[in-house]
Amino acid sequence: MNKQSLMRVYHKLVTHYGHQDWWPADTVFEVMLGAILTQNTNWSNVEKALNRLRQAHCLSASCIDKKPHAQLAELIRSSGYFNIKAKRLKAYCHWYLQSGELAALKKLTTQDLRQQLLGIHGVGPETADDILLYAFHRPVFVIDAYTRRLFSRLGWVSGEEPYEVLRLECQKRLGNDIALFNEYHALLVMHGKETCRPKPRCSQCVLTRLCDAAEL
DNA sequence: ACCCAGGGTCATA
DNA sequence: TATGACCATGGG
Repeated sequence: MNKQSLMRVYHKLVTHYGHQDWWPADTVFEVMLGAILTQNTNWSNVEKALNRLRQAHCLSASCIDKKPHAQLAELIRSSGYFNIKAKRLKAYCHWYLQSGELAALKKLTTQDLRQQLLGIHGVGPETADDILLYAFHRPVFVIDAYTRRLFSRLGWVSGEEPYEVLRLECQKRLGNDIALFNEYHALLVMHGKETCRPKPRCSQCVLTRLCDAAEL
């Protein structure tokens, strides 16, 4: 993995999929909820859950914090793991409120904010980085299953590296380019969604076509 | 009917 | 520290 290859793949993806301009949400707070709801779950299922929260006028931290567990779980049912995610949303909102919400959180350094996020029950490295990048616009490169899969299929990494190793390797090579990180992760998700199931490397998939074209 | 999805936590060894 | 079990809906 080097900067040239990273950028070459990036340009191939942009050319193919166009600019993504993530995260798909109306507000910063919805980005945060979506980051938790989408854990190991299809985005379309998350949208349904967000819409139900909207209908219930419960897209605020205070409402989620107060809402009884069973009711909250029912509202987010479609996102899967609804009991666990109801607890996670509550934990997040509780932290969010007692931290002073956006105004106070914005003042924290990226490192401090990251540590705080990781301290919330149910927020792991990827969820934290989604929130950091797409809600707080901080320069962190998000690593997800698609990223591991693509980069390992390209022969850049084994795919077994710890999260932090991959994240820092990417950041070291790409600098602190927030707009690039935003686009790159979004494109990797678009690409991963469309093609390339975990087991086989399908011959028709976009990756193969891109790689062949890019001589990777 | 099977496979998987924009993960994370917890219990074991 | 390193695996494995578990969580659960909805689309392909």
